[in-house]
Amino acid sequence: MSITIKEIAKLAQVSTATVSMILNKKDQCIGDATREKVLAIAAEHHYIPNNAARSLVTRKTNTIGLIMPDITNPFFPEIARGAEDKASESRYSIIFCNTDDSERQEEKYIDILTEKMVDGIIFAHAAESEEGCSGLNKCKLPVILIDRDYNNENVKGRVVVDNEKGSYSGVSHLIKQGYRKILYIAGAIKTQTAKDRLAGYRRALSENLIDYKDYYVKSGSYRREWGYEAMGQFLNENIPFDSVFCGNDLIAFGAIKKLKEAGYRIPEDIGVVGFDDIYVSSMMEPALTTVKQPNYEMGYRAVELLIDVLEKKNLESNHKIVLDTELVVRNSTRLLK
Amino acid sequence: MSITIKEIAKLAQVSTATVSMILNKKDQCIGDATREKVLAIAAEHHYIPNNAARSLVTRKTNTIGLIMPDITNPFFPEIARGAEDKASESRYSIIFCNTDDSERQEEKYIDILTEKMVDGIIFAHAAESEEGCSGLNKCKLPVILIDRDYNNENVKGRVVVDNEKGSYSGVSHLIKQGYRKILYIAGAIKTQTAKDRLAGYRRALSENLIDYKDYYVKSGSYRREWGYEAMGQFLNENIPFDSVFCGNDLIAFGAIKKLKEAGYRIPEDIGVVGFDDIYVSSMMEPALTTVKQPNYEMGYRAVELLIDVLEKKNLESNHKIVLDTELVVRNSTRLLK
DNA sequence: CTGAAAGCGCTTACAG
DNA sequence: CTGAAAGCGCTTACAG
Repeated sequence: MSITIKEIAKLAQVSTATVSMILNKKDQCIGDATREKVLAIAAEHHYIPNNAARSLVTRKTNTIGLIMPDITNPFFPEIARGAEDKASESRYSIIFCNTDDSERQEEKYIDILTEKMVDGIIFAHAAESEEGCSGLNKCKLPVILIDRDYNNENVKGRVVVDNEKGSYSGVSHLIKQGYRKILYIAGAIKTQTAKDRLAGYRRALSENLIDYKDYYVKSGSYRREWGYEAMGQFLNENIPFDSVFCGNDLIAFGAIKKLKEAGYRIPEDIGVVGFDDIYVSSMMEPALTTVKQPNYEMGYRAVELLIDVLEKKNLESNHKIVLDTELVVRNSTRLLK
Repeated sequence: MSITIKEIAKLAQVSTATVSMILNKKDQCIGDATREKVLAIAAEHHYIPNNAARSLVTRKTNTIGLIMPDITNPFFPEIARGAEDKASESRYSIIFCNTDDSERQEEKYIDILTEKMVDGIIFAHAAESEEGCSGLNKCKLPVILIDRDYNNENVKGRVVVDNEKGSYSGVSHLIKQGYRKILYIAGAIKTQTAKDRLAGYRRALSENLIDYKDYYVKSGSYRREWGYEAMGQFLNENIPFDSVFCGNDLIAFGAIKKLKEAGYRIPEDIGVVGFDDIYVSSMMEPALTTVKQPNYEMGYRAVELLIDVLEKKNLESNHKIVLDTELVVRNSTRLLK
């Protein structure tokens, strides 16, 4: 146990109110002599404030909850790091929670974070469904949504990625390189994210006067296995193609695996573009061009926005920050036609 | 704001003490009628306890700090997940902190966690040096060290990996496959981890009557660039070899890159074994056999041990848990000689 | 079996 | 410029 404010007050022969004010820098109106004496005593005894006591009266904990599906999914560490960096800069801490996409877990963590009196929550609701998140509806805390947009009245802000534009830029890149028959292996299809990415794909095609064909598109899940399987289906169906746009990098890895097994070279024979740019992309598949999601920034900006909402007491806020993707072109040895 | 204990007491016409006891299940001696009435009211008003108030008197927050170098380093998410899973099972939360191997950051976070009154700290001090961690010396909180062993009186336990045995098993595997001239590209050399891994390498050699040669071993850092560079040096020096044991997987990736550039096939020509088994190993380099560190388990066991220390008030504890590695053999197509 | 009371360490009007 | 006092919501001896 560290020394308390009361003990400092006794040593300095002042009241606890004075000590409190000095320690909190609300001391415009306090004599220099008093201030110095108090500060000296606090330093000497290595005073550490008791946040529980402070929180009890201020109703602030300087703690933020970060709810996400799974930190071991390589998609999330960057977000977590961005969030923690901004939090730490602003003297907040982050409590992190893994939900494994389970609504029950989400609810449970929202309850726990409420008990812990966190000041707000950064929430990555990554379930495939667009239905309501029941936990969110009950939640009394300010929430910033990340990555996936979602309608809910408790949400005070969102930080998302411009999926339509990202997808557009990836597909346009393929077209500029001379590819024309571009398959699309999507992950989910019902979510807004998936719809936006598909829209970008279509816009790139149409602006380049390429017809959109239904049978060039397959949707499944954001997993490597799906990329592998979907690619296999396309090959079986003998659909002519010269390139593949994938809903995320994992799908791309699966597709590339299948393509390589079938004897294709990447990208000399077949151009492949993924989405997300998870950590392994550059190490694992130097041929994979990727539409990179700014995940670090997403975490960072989300915390920034939350703190803004908290400190301005701007509880009616409903900001939406849309981040741009970046096209990371790797080893595209194919020449322009 | 949720309802308070006082309001429940008023509604139920009992004292707050009674309500508190019932809610905390310290109610062996309380009448069923009273209990049911209180519980019903609490449920009806969706009572959520205020942890700050509780912590103030119990001096417990049910929160644990996790200090590690960097969650975006693929080594750490598994640890973090294991820790969070165990914490969550036992109704604890985890505050996570990234230090970037900086002692200043470590100290800063220890101070913050002390203010936040976490019950204890899981600490991955990953600096290369074996010198003191000044933050740890000042720290008043119980600390469990993970991954790297380290002497300090505030440490109440450690969860580490049997590096000597792991290294021994990896090198033995190479020998069993018929390789005899085994290079060793180490990361750091001064740390205990590095020394243990070297010791395991030597023991495997000696048990198989293979001479240890100084010039077969190079040490640098745990980075891909170092693996690439060291492999280049070995090639330049024209040292005869048939396999490489690497201090970690990243080094192995670098070494493999150089080997492939030099025209070798893995593992047909050259056997390579890494250490750690970071996430990408299996996806990226299917030829890479790895001594896998049980990182998830490390996080899990560390929190388990910490909670044990906390709840048994066993503050004199100095447990050391040594986890075994697991050899993950991938695509070892080389035949036994 | 239950209640009255003290107290955890702090902040915040308010009075002077 | 500073102090006395109330109170945040809870738990814990203690008394009955």
